Amino acid sequence: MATHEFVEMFRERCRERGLTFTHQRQVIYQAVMSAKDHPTPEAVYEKVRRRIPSISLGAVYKNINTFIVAGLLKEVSLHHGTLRVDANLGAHHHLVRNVCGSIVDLDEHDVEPARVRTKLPSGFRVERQNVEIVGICESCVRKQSSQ
Amino acid sequence: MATHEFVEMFRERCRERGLTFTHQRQVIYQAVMSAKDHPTPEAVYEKVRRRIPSISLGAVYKNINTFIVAGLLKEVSLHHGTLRVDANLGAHHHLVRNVCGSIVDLDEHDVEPARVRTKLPSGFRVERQNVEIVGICESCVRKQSSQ
DNA sequence: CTAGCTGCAAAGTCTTTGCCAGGAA
DNA sequence: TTCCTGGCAAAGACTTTGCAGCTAG
Repeated sequence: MATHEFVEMFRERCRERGLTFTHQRQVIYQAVMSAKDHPTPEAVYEKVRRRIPSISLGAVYKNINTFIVAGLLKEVSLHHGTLRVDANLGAHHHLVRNVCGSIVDLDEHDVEPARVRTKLPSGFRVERQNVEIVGICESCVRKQSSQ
Repeated sequence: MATHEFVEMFRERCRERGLTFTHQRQVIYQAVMSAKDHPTPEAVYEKVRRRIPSISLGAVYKNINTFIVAGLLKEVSLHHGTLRVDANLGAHHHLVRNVCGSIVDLDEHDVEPARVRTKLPSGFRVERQNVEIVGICESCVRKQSSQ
């Protein structure tokens, strides 16, 4: 995509969601979009700094959060804020409640594993797979609808 | 399991791994084992404090880390330390490299989703599923074997 | 007795917040 | 002009570290 096209597309997405278009936002968004991996805010900051040396890390955080709230970006992990400890050493999967944050186990035998139909990067050795079934529990549904 | 049995089992696990058995460790381990969800260090601390009021949060952190290194406990998320941003809004899955931490996308169509064969908690509404294929990449294998 | 652990407090990350000057609409 | 944003610095949350006294083996 040409730079001009990208800028216009971003301008349109900002308009749709009522966000002010700024140069900083455009560069931050492009930095995330062009990353193959899923960068940390620090990595985004380093990338943006090459084009806007005066950018602050705080602005990167603020805008990443703004974009997440606006639905322009997502977080990879639902529970990155704090360590979660697991005493279940066997293979198992997780049922994650995306509102209250509670995580409970699903036994390995209750989940038929996902199958990958594509070729993985050469030399990649699969050790295991984690499946997260993400949703909302009954009591959170009630709380939301009673608001 | 009776308390006495549990203590002996834990004492044995400590012996196997060369860890000193202490009352604090035993209570911390039991607090995690008995939790249905996957508690945060803070939650473990609160639980342990009911039995050992003098326990410090630092001791809880130190021991959780000791247990993880010893293989007695695991972390739920491989990337909880910092936010990871995802610009791919469509359904997709992740290939996670557990040594270097890099995360790349797997297209939704390249993964046949997992299927849950058990009954989920009543009223739980599934929104999506995340599949993480976890392993080690070629360059990390080389680095490890050259050490 | 010795090594290793505990509690305490200080320090270190990662992230958010408050403020004011400056830019977008 | 009016509102919102950006940069800066301080504060806040989560976690680790250093140390002196105490406990397990």
